[in-house]
Amino acid sequence: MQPFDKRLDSLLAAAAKTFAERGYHATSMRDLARASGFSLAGMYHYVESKQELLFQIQDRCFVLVLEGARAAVATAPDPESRLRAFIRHHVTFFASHMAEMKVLAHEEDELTGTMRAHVRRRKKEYVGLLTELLTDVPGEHADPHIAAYALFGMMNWIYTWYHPAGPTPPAALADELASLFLDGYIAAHHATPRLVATLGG
Amino acid sequence: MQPFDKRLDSLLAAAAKTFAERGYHATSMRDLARASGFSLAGMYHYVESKQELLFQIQDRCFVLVLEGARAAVATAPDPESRLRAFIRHHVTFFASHMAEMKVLAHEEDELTGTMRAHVRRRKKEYVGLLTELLTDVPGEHADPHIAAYALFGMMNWIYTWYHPAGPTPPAALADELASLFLDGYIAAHHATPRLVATLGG
DNA sequence: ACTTCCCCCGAACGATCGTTCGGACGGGTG
DNA sequence: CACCCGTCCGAACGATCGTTCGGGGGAAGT
Repeated sequence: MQPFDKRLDSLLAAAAKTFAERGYHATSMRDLARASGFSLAGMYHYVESKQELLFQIQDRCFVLVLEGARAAVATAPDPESRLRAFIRHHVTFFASHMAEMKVLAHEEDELTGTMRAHVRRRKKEYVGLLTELLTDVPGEHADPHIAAYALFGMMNWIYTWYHPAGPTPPAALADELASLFLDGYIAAHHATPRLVATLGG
Repeated sequence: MQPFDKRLDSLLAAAAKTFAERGYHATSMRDLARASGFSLAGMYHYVESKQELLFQIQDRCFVLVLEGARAAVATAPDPESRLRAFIRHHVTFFASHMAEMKVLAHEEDELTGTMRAHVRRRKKEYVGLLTELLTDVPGEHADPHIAAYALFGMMNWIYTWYHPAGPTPPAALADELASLFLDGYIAAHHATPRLVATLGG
């Protein structure tokens, strides 16, 4: 890897961390200079603007989740385990790239023009992948589009509360969320009591 | 209602709309003046700072959801229907107060000092209410804390994609999300095919 | 008529923003 | 040696930020 790319990577990593902590608009280029060790003007040797920093972070992160998700899904034999593999991958990837994924989820609408369109296209691809997986599951169930957004909400929301170093390791969280979505909070484990309670009410 | 409070309300409403559209930090006081019809300096007659605008929006909104949720839950006879009532209320309230709820969900960490602590307390109260409802549901199920955050994620994420005037009315969305969370995406409607597919794989 | 008080605003304040400019430094290359 | 080029930065640019200042207008009270 060329020294240029190495330096750019370290800049992007520092920027992602700072954007995640303080938010895109609340972070100044001077903050980023301080956090990255670059000088204020020095950063412009690697990037054209503050917005391009956000774009690079989001685009690179999207490429990684996308190819990771495709790889995770590829080995699964049936629709449900493909869905489970997608969820597992998304959550564990999120947990191991917290800063970048928070920036991806939380600063969605801050890009403009071509960069915005570019990231939108990637997002559409990723959402489309999940929607397909949901549609492929046999049986009559909730609207796949609503289900996809509900699932993404469940998974992406973790940046507001989850700490990978806390009591729940990422893999355990992934399994919990996968089961919660796939099996349901009540019905899967206690279908009968629920029905009784419903009929009794 | 005093004219002062009426004017303040219209300022807060315009501010909530603008914050929701452009984000808190990306919105200038001049933007708010333009959107509300006040003059730049005139707004400071009703509010001490830009941050207090955000605080008032968030605090008032939290008071409304909290008392609305308590009222919705109060009439339900059993734990599961209380939970369902909470979800229904949260989603329909969200849909009818999109701007304020987006600001509440998306600009969570922008307050500082006393205002931050104040809103945090309200949030803790609201999260605590849902956690209790989840804990009250009989049977062994997922960790209520994780389930609470997962459910909030599912519900709060709607500000990123849902349009109340679109094909899915708020009440229908509320029911879809409630069923999705309570009954599960697969197991509740198709427990057997799911088991077969899993065993077959 | 005079005072009071709330409501309101044009204009300006100092600070900070993203970005740019002109040049310094150092290691190849001729 | 001179020359170039990738790397880097101190200092400054104009713009815009949140906020404040000093005062005007108009209704109410006396």
